[in-house]
Amino acid sequence: MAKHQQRKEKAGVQRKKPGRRPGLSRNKILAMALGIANEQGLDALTLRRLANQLNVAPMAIYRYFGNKEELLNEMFDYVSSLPDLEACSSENWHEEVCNAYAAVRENLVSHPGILPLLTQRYGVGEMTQRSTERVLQSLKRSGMHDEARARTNCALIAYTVGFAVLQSAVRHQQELAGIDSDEEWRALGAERLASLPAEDYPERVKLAPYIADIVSDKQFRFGLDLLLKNLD
Amino acid sequence: MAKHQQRKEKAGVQRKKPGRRPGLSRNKILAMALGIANEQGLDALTLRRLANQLNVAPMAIYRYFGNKEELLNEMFDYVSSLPDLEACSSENWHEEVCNAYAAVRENLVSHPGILPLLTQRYGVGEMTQRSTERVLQSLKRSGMHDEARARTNCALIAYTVGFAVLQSAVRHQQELAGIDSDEEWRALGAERLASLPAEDYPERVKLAPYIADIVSDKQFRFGLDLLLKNLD
DNA sequence: ACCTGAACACCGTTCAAGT
DNA sequence: ACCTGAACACCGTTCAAGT
Repeated sequence: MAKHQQRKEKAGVQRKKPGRRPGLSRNKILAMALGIANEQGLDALTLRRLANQLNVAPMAIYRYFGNKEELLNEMFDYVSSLPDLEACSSENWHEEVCNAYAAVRENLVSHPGILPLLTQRYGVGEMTQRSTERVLQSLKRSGMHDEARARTNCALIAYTVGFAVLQSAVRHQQELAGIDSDEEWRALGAERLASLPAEDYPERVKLAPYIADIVSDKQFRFGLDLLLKNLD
Repeated sequence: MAKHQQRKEKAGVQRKKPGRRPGLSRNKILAMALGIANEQGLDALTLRRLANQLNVAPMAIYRYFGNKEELLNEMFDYVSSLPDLEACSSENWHEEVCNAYAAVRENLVSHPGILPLLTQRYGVGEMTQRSTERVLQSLKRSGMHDEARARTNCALIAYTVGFAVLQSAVRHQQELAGIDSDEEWRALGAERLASLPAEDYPERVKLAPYIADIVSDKQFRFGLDLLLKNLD
């Protein structure tokens, strides 16, 4: 015994069978995969790199996931299940719906790695199953008729997904440019817009500061309010 | 001469210098790359496969694009420049804006291959430069004040992008399921929703047919109208 | 100027072993 | 049951040649 005693232990919790090496698990693999995808992008998520980070041979992963596709599906479903819409309650239904989609958006942008998966996977998982049910019930309090309620919610989903995609893209460009501060980035964008030829782009020049604010919290809320305004 | 005479000629147009082999060109590569990405998905777009389809060695492509990233950027910019917003004019500004975003959406969903690129690239290209200017001018006719006009347009962009992403995902799932007809797919979705446990998902069960209509033209227009309704 | 071919370090995945 | 190692067909890209 005491073979690999030097290996640093991450707090001596959770060993199922004493005396045995911790080994792998679906959760450990999933967590590491999400970490790589979110920090270095989905393209950087490689079974070989993943295995390397887990101190394991590449093939070990196949004991837990049939193939990479299955791992990606699991990642997508897991992230989709994260937003806690119970915590979004409010006496005001309008506020409750806004809170819910704010939570969904925050969840998406804080997991940029899985965003590309959105173009191929449609969430029967959780985000549009349990959550949608909850939001539809919030919307019921608005007194809207059935079809309008359902369609308004679908529009909210599209808007939120699109906003997250744009936000993720902007952030990526911002990182490429090496700019840390969001305000600085916004100011640069506004400047660039304002210095366009005014005869070709009069509107973009005039509205530069607002257009440059495209992925702020304020802008997100503005869109949500538009989609819900006709019910007030 | 007459070396490869058997090679089928695609109508004898466009040879620049007679007697010389057509050779490659940025446009030829771009067109083939877009074809592969849209028909088989972005993951299937491989420099080696692309070169193979062009009857050329993989390295030939590097004479025209510095690397794959540059090719992808070019593809993105090209597709972004496609929608013809001039053709969307209408005496009614509301109709004009709807036409414009309908064109943008149609363009996106008919180029599903470049959708994943949206999560990393932010269109300074054309879609949100020349087009945005035009739409902002249409919105000016609504009499809205500056900030509201700019923010409404940003919301329209997010909505349209998100809708295209959802539509592409749904189509992908539909293809996986091997179902050709959109109506059949919608009916299946509605059935699946309606057969959920009514005590857990009362709203989803009741609103099943509308929820299943999430990526139709009608639903898209519904969302556009919501975003523009407060101006009527 | 335009294209090729061999080579390198990577990738997902199969198969046959190890303990 | 759980993990490894070698091998295969692929990938993007570099470098040195060919015409």
